[in-house]
Amino acid sequence: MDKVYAPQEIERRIYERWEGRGWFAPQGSAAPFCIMIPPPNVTGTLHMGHAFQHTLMDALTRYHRMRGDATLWQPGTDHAGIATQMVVERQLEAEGLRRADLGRTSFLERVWQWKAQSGGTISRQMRRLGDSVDWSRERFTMDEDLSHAVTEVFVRLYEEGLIYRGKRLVNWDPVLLTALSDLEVLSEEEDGHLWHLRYPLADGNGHLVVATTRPETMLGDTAVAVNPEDGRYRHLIGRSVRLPLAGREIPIIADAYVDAAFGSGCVKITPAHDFNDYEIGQRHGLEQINILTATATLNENVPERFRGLDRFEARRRVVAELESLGLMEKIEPHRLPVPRGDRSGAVLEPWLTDQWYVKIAPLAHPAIEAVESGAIRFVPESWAKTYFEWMRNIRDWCISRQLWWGHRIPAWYDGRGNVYVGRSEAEVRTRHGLAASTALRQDEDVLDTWFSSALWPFSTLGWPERTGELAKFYPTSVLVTGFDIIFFWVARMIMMGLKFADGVPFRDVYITGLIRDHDGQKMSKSKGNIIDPLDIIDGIDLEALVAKRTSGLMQPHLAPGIVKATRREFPQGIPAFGTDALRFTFAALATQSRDIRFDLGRVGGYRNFCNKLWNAARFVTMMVPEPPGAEPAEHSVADRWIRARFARMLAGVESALTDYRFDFAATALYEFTWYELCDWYLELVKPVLQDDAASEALKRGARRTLVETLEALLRTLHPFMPFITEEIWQRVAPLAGRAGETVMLAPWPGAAGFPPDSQAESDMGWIQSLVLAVRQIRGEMDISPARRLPLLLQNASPEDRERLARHQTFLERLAGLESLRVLAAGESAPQSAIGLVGGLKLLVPMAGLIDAAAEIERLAKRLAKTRQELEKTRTKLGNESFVGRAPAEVVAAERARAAELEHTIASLEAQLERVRSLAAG
RNA sequence: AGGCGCGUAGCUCAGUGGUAGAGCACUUCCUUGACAUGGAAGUGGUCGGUGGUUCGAUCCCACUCGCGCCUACCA
Repeated sequence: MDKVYAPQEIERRIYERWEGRGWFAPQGSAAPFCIMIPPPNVTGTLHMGHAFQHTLMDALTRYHRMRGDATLWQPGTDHAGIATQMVVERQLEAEGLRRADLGRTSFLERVWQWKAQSGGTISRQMRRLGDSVDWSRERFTMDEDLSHAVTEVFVRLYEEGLIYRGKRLVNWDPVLLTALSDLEVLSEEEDGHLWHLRYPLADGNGHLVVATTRPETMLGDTAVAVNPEDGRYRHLIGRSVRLPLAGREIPIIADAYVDAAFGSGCVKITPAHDFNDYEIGQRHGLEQINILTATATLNENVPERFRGLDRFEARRRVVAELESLGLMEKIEPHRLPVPRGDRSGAVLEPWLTDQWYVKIAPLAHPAIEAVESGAIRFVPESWAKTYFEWMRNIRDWCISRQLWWGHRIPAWYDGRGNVYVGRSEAEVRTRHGLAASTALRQDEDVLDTWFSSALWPFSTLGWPERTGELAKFYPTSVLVTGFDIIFFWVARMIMMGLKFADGVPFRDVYITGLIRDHDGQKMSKSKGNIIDPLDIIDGIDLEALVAKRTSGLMQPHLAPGIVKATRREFPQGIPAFGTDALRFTFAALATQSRDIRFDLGRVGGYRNFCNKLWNAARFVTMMVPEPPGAEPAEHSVADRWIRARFARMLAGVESALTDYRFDFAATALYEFTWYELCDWYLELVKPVLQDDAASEALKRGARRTLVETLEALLRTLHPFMPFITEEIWQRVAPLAGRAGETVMLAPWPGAAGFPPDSQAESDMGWIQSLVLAVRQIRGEMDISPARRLPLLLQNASPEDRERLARHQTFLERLAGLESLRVLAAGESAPQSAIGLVGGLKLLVPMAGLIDAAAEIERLAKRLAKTRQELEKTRTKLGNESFVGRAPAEVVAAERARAAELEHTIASLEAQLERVRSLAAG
């Protein structure tokens, strides 16, 4: 084996073998375990958040596969209606074409072409991450069978009256020319103005003042509202004002919605262009006057001179005219939330159009109950609150989009305005007895992408067919995703699953934190702080990284800042860390926190961990070049100890995984591997294997323990670090007598061979204490590790003597001793540095080694520390309430502690005195 | 406005009603036959603040300060 672990060489080769052998597909008839991948957007690439979630999903998948479950991790992508259409339209634009020039059919061909060409990016990334998904079952939301499921669900919901078509206000994107759902609206505060307009009373007796942030909409006003309790205006209710510019007479109405304390207390009502006004309009039977076209220019319902103007130009003209008429009371600066489309960034308009909606309340109720009853469990559970909060205030879902790319709405219209919904035009004709001569036209619109995503857990398994996969894997075991799509996706899957697949789509919802950059900022293209997970795996130089971050920016003016920040944060670019180091980092970072700052330093630490493991294996294969053989073996205390420690670690990893505490699992593995196996056990086998006097049986015991423990450790690490464990396992498994072609299909380790052994653990604890005490003296006295030390033991108990007899070799080797001897009772000790292990005193003679002054300083420091601790303990024991009320065992422990501290202090004091007197003499 | 979360070592974060932990960084020593992507020893924290419950609070409760996120119709 090479001296340094080199991930680049092995990862691709290993993955190709796994995939080529078909090992990712579910096997056997055992208990099913299934995870549905949250389908990434087919236009996109995997970002750090994906890599994070994929690591956790893969760890769970590999863990369950090794436990023998029939394990399916289902991959796929969604068609991302708007995003994909935008990408292809931009491509056309470069050719000087628009989508209308091609027509619907050719345009869709172009989209499929584009998908064939660039849709592979994500799957390439997934392969590099080691994702053990069943590629043979990869799905795309626009696949024929998934589309079939979409149609089926639409038709059934329609037939039940849970889908309806209606003309109402929607969030309209005047750039993309489509409706959006509430969730696709991003509202942020921006600077604007509050214009106070004077509306003259129709009878000529003065005016009212209304305040508005969007003065151009006044052309569509159909009322002015006041609060019914507002004494200032009560006498005006029922009268009317003359709407300036438009010249219409509109009523003054009373509605409790109006806040008398805000502005003038009068509100202009524009039912066709404001969601609140729409509702007020409904309540009062007001006319709805739509003044905008689809592109947000003014239409024929406004006075001639305003027609055709863009909305913002219209605003300037309206304001100017009102000012010149003396109808502008005042203009104030004002911050207000401005709704923008999440894709286009355009300011959205509430606009009256015909759209399709899902009536959501009847679906929401059972979905709420599923979480309340525990049929679905959120982890961490506090996310259930967020879910409830949204579900209880949910509104009908606008599912139609004015796009070409997506699932076309299965509705047909005849010439008389009748609408027919069905699985196909043929079905519609048959069911409604429509003659072939009756012309039918299919609805032009497509469905929201999330509509098909909501069906993902069962559409990918073949629904509506009652397939074997559906029966076996539904409901799935766990959904792993980020909190940002609880509403978009999680809630909708629950609703649809309960409605159509006879039950919840998953048992657990594990909500991961959000990966942020080193400064806690959300990673985004526009901020220029994204990192491609593959660049951590393969490394990237600074210039390439800068180029990557600044190319294709929506706002090119941000580039200089991005360049600067990137050069500051990654002056050397990013080194190659390999997949396993990145994955282990993600696991270690997977705490219950909802924000996770990504720290490259951590990846470096775990890259080192990979190297540590690699070198441990290198050592093992050097020590055990061939199988140790089945002849009788004897196990040393170290052998028994490491086996017992392995069992504890294994149990810790298992319970951590049950609780989705990947951070605990990672810590348990890390600490066992580094601090127990490498720091202690590998050192402990050296004196055995390198000692000619040691028995063959003892050596065989050590060799077996080495290979068996390492082999089992590799299996335990495999879900987190699949590549390095496979590479090493191929060499080590035969030595440990374990057959099998791959670690990924090897059984998860069990207790056999790793029995608990508290005797070995306490003996090892004693050995470690002695070694540490000597090392402490060595370290604090700056004695070279190369220098062998003589060690004398004083005040040894019978147990100490007994242990010493059994473990002397270990002590000599690990503490770097030249000699080790127990002082006889009454035998005087030479001038020494002292270490204490319980009552046992460790003496390192100072002659020629240790400066008395240094030892005095060391002892004094230790004494001060111990006295401080004793002081605290005494205070506690001096408190009558503590002694009287605390549990007896707590008090007893405190007393024992005090006694031990006192003893330590006495020893230290005596020693200090001795060294001092000698130094003086 | 409502909801949720966070504040622990220089940095990034675990954690527990009973002696505060890790990684990185830092200091000193060491190239000893697995590993310098290493080994050994060490420095470093009034656990945001105040009050309460308790024998005992970093942990539970109340208030408070600071920060963040999500929902929402104040024109």
